[in-house]
Amino acid sequence: MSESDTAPPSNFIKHIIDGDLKAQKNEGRVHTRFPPEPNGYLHVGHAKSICLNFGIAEQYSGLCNLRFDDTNPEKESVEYVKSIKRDVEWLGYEWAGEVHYASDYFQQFYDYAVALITSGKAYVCGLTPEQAREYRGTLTEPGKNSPDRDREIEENLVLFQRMKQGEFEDGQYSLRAKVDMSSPNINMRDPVIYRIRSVIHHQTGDDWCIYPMYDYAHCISDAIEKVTHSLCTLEFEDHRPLYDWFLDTLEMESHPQQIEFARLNLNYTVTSKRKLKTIVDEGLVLGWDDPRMPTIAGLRRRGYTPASIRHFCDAIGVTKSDSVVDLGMLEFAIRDDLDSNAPRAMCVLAPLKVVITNFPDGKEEFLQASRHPKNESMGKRGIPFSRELYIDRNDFMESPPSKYFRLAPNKEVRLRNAYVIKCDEVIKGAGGVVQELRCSYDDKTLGKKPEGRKVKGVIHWVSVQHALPVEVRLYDRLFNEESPDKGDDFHSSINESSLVVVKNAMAEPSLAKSTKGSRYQFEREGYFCIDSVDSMPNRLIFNRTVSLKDSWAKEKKK
RNA sequence: UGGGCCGUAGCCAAGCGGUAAGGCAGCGGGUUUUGAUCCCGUCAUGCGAAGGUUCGAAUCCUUCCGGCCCAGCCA
Repeated sequence: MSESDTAPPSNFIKHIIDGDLKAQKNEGRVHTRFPPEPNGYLHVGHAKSICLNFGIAEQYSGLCNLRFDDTNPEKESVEYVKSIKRDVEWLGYEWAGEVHYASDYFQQFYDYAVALITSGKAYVCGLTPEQAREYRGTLTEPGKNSPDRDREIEENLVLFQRMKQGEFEDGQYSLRAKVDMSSPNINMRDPVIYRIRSVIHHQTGDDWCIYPMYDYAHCISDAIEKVTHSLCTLEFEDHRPLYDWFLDTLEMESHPQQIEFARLNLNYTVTSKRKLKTIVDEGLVLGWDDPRMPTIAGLRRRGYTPASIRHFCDAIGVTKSDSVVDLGMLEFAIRDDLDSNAPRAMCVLAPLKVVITNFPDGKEEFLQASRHPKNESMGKRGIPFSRELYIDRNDFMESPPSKYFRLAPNKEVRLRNAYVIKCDEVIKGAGGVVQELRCSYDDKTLGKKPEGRKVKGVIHWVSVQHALPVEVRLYDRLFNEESPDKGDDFHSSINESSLVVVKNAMAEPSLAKSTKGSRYQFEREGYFCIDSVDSMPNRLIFNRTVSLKDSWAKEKKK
């Protein structure tokens, strides 16, 4: 497992941390946290955040907590908690100590809220949500004070306790921080910090019927956990003054520094939990782990490796500019990994029968081929050769263009790991469809160049009688448009051929031993992995992770 | 039109007053029993624009232009 990892690149957050360390802030500690809300599956965007937070902890010999930001029980569930833990582990990271939950601190949040009320910095407000919106003002106009803003401290205390005891309806009252209704920053206009919700929480059951809001709970959780750098995405930039206000007002010992970075956008991809959920709910894909999904679970099932995702995250960098990364970058990361680590094999996706007329019927030869062209330590595999073979229909053309160097009438081609053959005859069936090719082989070309001529083309093949029928699922991008995320309706940009199932592909027999987790390069086709869900030992199913780069396809387009 | 951010090549991204790193993609070439990989070369007289300061500006100042985010009792 010696990955030739070069040092991960620096970024503006590391510059800040370097400065903090130099100034001896936080006793030289670096402590981050990854704080997902368990309300959906993690996706590539989260991978960026995970790699950033855990990566920084690693690089500075610090710690990174996994903390579930579970303050909104209505949308959360343990199913998500489980999947998130698994995904973080799969990516190769280890969180500090036990898993944390914001809900672990519900009592402390409550006590701090009482302290806020006692110091006159919070009040119970009886405005309905609609009224509260009106009182909030607009982007250009200041808000108005709530009629309850100057309620007596004692009364606030009693009301807040009654809220906790479940004496009121959902939404009847809220607890609000007393900040500034005329602030140009809307987040500072007396934000709600507690709401009444008589619902069961996946961690705390029916212990509570009031739940804290993100802005209030998040900063306190960070402070309780002695986090030093609280990294979040750009949309929270406007919330930073509030983050600081709570910690300052509560005179918390620890005051983590919030730093915002740009979330990941990928073209041809949707990365919004809501839209991903729609895709799953509408059956556009087969589930959260469908290999076309940009979820960690989807990428895993598609055949992406944890290392490739980590390298991708290193490659895209961390900045504050709102950018769109090319999907090609992700594909490069997995090709790069698998090129050096995936053993090679041959698999014919669209079989076309070839009869080697000068090869004796019933004879078999067992040829040897390297599992990897540059890594002999991966060993060799045996490949049977016989009179009847399959090649791919795409590797034969009756009237080829000039630069086509595969098989054509009276032309020669190299069978990968085997002999050079020449196409002598084309046999067609009804409708003029090519049904079979009659070829002759040159028995002096095994491991040798043919004499007196050059054969440029090399194609893959498999022996008919030895072939292993397998199912191959060819996955492609889910969307045809670069920005399916723009606008509300992504349906029109769905790629109808994002999955093409090949029921009877013919694989070389050595593949029969493949097990879950096996990854291969099917030579001249792409990288494939055994499907972790549907593949059976007697009925292997391969998922195409990514195709090989194909400069012939480009040439054809010209 | 209030507030907060962001503009460096097709995309991502270094750069922090001394004369534009790197990666992806592209293009050209070499090696090759994978049209893959690998290797070599090429790709911003230019840093959103215009002014200014300076011997010297992507870096400092001014103005303008463009983009993103914020009016949930979501996170």
